Amino acid sequence: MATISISEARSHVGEEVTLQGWLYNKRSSGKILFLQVRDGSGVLQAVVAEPDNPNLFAVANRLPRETSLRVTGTLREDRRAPIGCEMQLGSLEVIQEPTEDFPIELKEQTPGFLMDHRHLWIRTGSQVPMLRISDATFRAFRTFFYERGFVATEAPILTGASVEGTTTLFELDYFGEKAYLSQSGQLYLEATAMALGRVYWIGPAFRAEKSKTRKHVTEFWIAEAEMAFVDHRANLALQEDLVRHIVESVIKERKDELGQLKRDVDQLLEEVRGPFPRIDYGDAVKLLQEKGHEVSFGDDFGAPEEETLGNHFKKPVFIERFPVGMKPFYMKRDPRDLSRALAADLIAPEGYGEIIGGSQRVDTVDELLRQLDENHLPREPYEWYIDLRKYGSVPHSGFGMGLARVVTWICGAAHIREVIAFPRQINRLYP
RNA sequence: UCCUCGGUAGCUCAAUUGGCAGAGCGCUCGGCUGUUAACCGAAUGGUUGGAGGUUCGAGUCCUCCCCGGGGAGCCA
Repeated sequence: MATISISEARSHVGEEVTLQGWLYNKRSSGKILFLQVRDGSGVLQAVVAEPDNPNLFAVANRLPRETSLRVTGTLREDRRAPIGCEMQLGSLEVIQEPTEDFPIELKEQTPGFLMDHRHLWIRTGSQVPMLRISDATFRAFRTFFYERGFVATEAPILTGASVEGTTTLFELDYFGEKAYLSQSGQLYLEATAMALGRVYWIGPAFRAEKSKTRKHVTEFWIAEAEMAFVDHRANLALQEDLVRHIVESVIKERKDELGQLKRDVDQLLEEVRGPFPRIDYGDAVKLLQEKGHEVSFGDDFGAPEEETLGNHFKKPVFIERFPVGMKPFYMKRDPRDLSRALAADLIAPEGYGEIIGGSQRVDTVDELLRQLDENHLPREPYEWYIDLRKYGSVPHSGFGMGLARVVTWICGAAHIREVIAFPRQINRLYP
């Protein structure tokens, strides 16, 4: 007899199978008992009636939620079941019966309580589909680059210098020296791109910003790519292809999970259909002013501005060519207007905020030294980075994508903390 | 760091002008042969975040502190 996962149940209708999982919930009506069994791949209902098997009924009837168990029975089609089939329970083996009541209820609970029990919360409700969609998103990113001949590479997490001097970093002691947790692998990817041509990686990034919003965590996984011989416009084209690829493949692979989340998949598909608008920073400022926002040229856009832009275009939108003062030292200036950087942010629709930041990089020593000076950054920790411009420098571009932000958007989740298994927030380091 | 709203049963929330601390859910028990966060009935469950103050009397008013939610700035 086959041991299968619940996601495979549909194709085993009519067979006797064994499932291993946990008791998610239990309902009864008189002499019929319904066990909701979950195994991580889905939830399936096992049914037992008392007259058919009084002993089995009695055992099953007193099991508490989250009992780990093995159930064996015959699968049969049933239109009333959410997944189209259910199990006629034949036998049941308890692996462990919980020693205490499971604290997560299948009712509304407050975020604070749920976050305190994050290790248990992830077993319930929409958390499982969201984590599975997160998996699909990570994989779609890697597949996209693998299929295009990019080389997966690495960047260190422990660093001696910051990527952007302005952002707050987590500082730690490194054998008596100051070290920082990486906030981006970009500078190192620029080096590996000069070795390997076109590279990508997914790794953790840390920001010691005291942000407390639905879009922010202090630790998140960043997906970055860096390409030699690629300019600003080609960079944007690749980002657009990437985002479309991710959304389309996640929808294809995780249709059931998106359905469980009641995500409007048609809207999501429509959002990535056709070219993404590319709007000059200056035009974006004008558009926002017309829509009543109090922004002036040189201001960064906040969450309300990003939401307005997303609602206006109903698609991911590139804001490009920012004033150089707003952007970090490594971005190349637009040769046609040296006050602007060859950079773009990609703003997700529906108010999910910035999902990509990218640019063409400075590729000459003089330019790099000047921009380090203008940003009041010391040259010494960047000597190796400056070296990259000394030995056969080429035009190159890259970008970084916040994977959890993309997952939040795809899921239609209310908060980024829901799509990360153990999110690190300003006031949460446990569990 | 700032703004804002909160903290009452295991959970989610009520509590009139300052006047007996309550309900739903969960757990337990009972009922129901198709339940979908089942439903119906019963029982259980309290240091009202902490310290101090005002008052005959404080969950409620005052002061300070702690914790949480939402947002801003900054960013992906």
